[in-house]
Amino acid sequence: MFVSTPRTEASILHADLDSFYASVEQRDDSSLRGRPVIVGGGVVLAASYEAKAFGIRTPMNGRDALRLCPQAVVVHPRFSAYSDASKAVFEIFRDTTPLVEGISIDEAFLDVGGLRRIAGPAADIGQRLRERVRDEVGLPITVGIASTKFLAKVASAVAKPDGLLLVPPGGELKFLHPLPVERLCGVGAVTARKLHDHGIRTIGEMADVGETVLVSMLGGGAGRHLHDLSWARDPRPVHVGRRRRSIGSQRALGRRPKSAEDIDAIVVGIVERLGKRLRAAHRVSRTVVLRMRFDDFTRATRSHTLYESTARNDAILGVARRLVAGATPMIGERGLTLIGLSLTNLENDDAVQLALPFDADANGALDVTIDSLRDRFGTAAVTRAVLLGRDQGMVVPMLPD
DNA sequence: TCTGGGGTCCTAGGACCC
DNA sequence: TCTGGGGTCCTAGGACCC
Repeated sequence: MFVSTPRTEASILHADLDSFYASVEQRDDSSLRGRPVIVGGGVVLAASYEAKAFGIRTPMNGRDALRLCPQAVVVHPRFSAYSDASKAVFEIFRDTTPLVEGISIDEAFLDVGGLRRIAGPAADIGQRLRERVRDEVGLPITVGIASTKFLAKVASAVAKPDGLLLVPPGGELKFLHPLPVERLCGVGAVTARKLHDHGIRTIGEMADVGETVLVSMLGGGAGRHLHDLSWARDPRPVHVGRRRRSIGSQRALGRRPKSAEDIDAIVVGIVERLGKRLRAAHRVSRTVVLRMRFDDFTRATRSHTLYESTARNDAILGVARRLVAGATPMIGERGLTLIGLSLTNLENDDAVQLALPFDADANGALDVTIDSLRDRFGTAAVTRAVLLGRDQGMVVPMLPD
């Protein structure tokens, strides 16, 4: 018999690898263990806990980091090693429960509700998970456990490093309200400053001011969301099988002025990289976004949406070049320091739908035929065509499936 | 001391449709 | 000729996350 889990049970785990990149480096090079390690070069991508003790944080400038801790060891990132370690850890996650929602390369939510009979209480499951990641992959990981996703995430942040913390059902507000507002997911520098300006520093104070005041300060969406979180209300379930919604790549250019040829060469390189990733993922994109950052750190985007989804480099490059050309006056005025492309409106490449405009002549004959579609896309590619009458809204199948 | 490279989600206005 | 509510899509910007 299936018994649904009561919502009051603490059955959501947030598992978060500690200083992930730096921990992989310390795992693979014993001479780095116990020492302050910085992964990155110009910018700190990750810092070991020994380095964090000196105040080093991501994404701090590398020179500043070394000023704080001159004896730190700087290691170049090895992204393939991190990707392999992540896959091994996620296998342990999925061996623990099928309900795994990956958040990033180093963290995930796990729903272990319903596993109590076969696997014991959530705290035991979390402890065994930590031991397995330590023994089988060689990495420290922190687990937060609570009745909701965001509380589990707050719990893991509080328990770091290499810890486990369970927020007992009924004890949510006692745990949450003394914490600073910055602990809430969704409160960054801008929102924190607005809250501070109103004398709000703890989550409890945020809860007390009420939804109306938060909405007036932060806008409808953010205000209501954060008010709910401050009262430990978070109905979002653990979501398995989320798909990526965009693929992007960008390059920082430094402050030296770039010629139009330099910029074009960089755009060509980015398009090649993105096209490869898109095709490897069997996705096609319909919208190309040009991202720019300028000397004064302002940003701008320009985008264009195609009629047909594509994974072809030449189609993407054509759009990208037009977007760059349109932005050239802005680039000239403000000095470009970063350029990137993002591909969104992604679809599977095996289920592309095309909308083609067509006309009928005086006799009612269409200027598009099945043969013309098959000539254009290949016989195997065209599996179904429908005729959409613009006014009638009628749908007439022209080809059987 | 000017700050990487990936992402997510939300808001808001305008065009356009019924 | 002007008016209305409701919807979708596109574009641009912004906040935030790891």
